[in-house]
Amino acid sequence: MSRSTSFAVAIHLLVVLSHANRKFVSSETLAAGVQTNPVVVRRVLARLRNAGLVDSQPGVLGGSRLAVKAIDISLLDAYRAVRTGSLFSLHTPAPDCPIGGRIPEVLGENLALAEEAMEEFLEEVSIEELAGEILPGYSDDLRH
Amino acid sequence: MSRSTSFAVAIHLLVVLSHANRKFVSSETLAAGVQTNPVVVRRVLARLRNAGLVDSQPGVLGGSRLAVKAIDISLLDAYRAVRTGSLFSLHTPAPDCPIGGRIPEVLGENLALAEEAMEEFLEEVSIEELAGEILPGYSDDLRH
DNA sequence: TAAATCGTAACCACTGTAGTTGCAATTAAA
DNA sequence: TTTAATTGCAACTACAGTGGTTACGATTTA
Repeated sequence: MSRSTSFAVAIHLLVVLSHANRKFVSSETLAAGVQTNPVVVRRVLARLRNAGLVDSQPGVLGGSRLAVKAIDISLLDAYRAVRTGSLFSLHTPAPDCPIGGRIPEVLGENLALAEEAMEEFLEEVSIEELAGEILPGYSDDLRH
Repeated sequence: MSRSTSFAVAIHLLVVLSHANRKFVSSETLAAGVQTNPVVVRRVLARLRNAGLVDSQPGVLGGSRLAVKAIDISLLDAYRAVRTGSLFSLHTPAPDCPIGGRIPEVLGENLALAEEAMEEFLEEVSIEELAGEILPGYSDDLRH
């Protein structure tokens, strides 16, 4: 349903950065792991930067790094940073239909609650935790 | 994110049908309320039919009706009937990268759990309940 | 000054969605 | 038996979102 992989890419980037010990990692290095184009990576990084999760620096030895400790970044933080709309899309029914007229309100409410249930789960998982599941103990220097 | 409105349309159709007392409602009538094309409605109805939630009949006086009581249809039933993939999409990272190699497994697991949390919410809301919120007491004959 | 990197705009290709038309099959009514 | 209303489904189009790519000015270090 969600055709976009930005969320998965965002998580991937954050996990990699969490292993880089605040050293700047270039978008090219990151793109190699994500297996995509550096510009695509920078687009996702831009979102994460706007959300205050990473910071970046241009120039030789430039790149991006975590702006917040991995244990303080939840999957929900990443989700909110990159999401473009709500999980479910409503249609626009006939407003003069007795049912259609109230569908957006009632259904919208219920779907928002469903989305909230999902977000509450995401909130409980941190990048640190995820990184631990992925690579226990790994902390190489990925810089250049 | 989810560009498709099929789920919302499906709910709308089920709520309308729940007010029709097992009488057949034509896709044209349904399309008027949903404010779309009858073929679009029939496409969603086809999914609901495959899931055993409605049945249809061609010919004059034909149409669709609930195959199951509204109280026995959950939003999750409708969701599963029309969904085309999982809620989140994964990317395909470099398998030789120590992190990328395990991202699909670990992240996939976590996102599946997040999706489950949402589904558990949907499971608790029935079409009957939703119809009650939308139009308490309404049960006109919508047939032709 | 040169090289590496970022941020961002611009463009292209692919894909999924909704809308639309068309038609054979089915069913009820005249 | 014929006519009309309806379904199911295939095929086509238009539109929008996504990812990939190129390009270029700005920034920073060596």
